[in-house]
Amino acid sequence: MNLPPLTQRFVMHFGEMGSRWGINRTVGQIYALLYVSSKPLNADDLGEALGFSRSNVSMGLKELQSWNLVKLIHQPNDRREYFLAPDDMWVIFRTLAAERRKREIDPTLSMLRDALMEQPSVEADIHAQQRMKQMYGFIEMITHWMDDVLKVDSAVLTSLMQMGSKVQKLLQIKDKVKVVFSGKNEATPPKKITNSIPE
Amino acid sequence: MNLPPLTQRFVMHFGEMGSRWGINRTVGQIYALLYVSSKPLNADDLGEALGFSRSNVSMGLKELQSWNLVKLIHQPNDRREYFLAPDDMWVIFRTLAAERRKREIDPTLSMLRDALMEQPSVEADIHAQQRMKQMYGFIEMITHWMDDVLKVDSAVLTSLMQMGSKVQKLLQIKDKVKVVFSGKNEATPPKKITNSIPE
DNA sequence: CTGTAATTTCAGTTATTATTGAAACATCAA
DNA sequence: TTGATGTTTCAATAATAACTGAAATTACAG
Repeated sequence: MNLPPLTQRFVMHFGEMGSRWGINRTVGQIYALLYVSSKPLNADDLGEALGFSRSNVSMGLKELQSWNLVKLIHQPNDRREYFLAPDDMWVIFRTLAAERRKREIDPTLSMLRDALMEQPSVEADIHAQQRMKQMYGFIEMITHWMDDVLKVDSAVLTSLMQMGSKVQKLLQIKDKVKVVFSGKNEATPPKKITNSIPE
Repeated sequence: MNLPPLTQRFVMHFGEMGSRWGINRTVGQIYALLYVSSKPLNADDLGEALGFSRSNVSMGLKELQSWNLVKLIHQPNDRREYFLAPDDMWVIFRTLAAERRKREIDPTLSMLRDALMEQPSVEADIHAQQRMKQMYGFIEMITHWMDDVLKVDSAVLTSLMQMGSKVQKLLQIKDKVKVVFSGKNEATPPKKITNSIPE
């Protein structure tokens, strides 16, 4: 591997970090390198820069593509495939969240749903089913909320995040507060907004 | 393994799911079983129920303890150690988030901070540093926000989540909205609340 | 078509991680 | 103390996952 110092540290870090995730070193390093690179890279670039075999890079890229984490592009007069990572972290985050949801949350919800349909046959399973019900409700709640958060676009994100802590305070005093409209041509009628703070 | 049907499905699922995480089958299954169990279990119970060797269970429990995911308790007149999973999913979620943050986010932030202090020596590193700066800012924002969300207690959670989607709408119309107090003995003075919606 | 460049697949190998049994260690009642 | 019970450690082994090079496949210019 022959990379400039800062890039190298970054790449190494994500290689190691990968294993704490389900992701392997190769994939972590490839993605890290694509992320910091100022130009699209092809499989040979990656293999050479990181010291991986061509086939290993190919598999890593395939994996990244299955996660929708890289974009494949072509250069004029060049048959090779070049890869690019999105430059907006919020986009990356969203993609990751969506994929993890599909691979981890959805199957779990589906398993839980099935289990909740069954009639428990023994005492232990009655309790277990109760716990599964709680888990199901929790995951549903979190994912729906996450869906909402992920809909937000990059620009709105910052204010939304900064609001985070304050939302709680806002909620705590909600019954002492009346929301009043002073604007003229608001898109959403007042009633709806008032309802958006649940009782 | 000799478990009632629903429990078994649940346990198996988390065993397999575990490997998509960084967690291994043993740990996943142990935790799943503790979660659905109506009473605390000791290492022998777990080993027998799941068909793992005693030492394997011991290691799994050690792992779970290092994640603060289980509580160790003692029964009267019994020297053995019993384990229990919290019954509140929100507590579990918070614990997981806190640990992952410590193990994954913090080291990454620290690596990025270091890299941002350096003077890039080549063109490529100048760009790379720029990207790292963006990543750093993003992670900081997300984690601070997450901190705030995680502070919320279980009871408030539901309303907060339901609000989720609406928060965005609320934000979009924030400059058309005036927050007015109708309560009498509010703990927080009006000014503060108005400030809680950032410009 | 044909030949070449690019990419993917895959069987074999290497490296890593999980699991076990035996032994060491710890705890505590008598 | 001692011995019985419970827990952890650790070296050896088993199981998984990562990685490679060679061969197969694909894409496309001429």
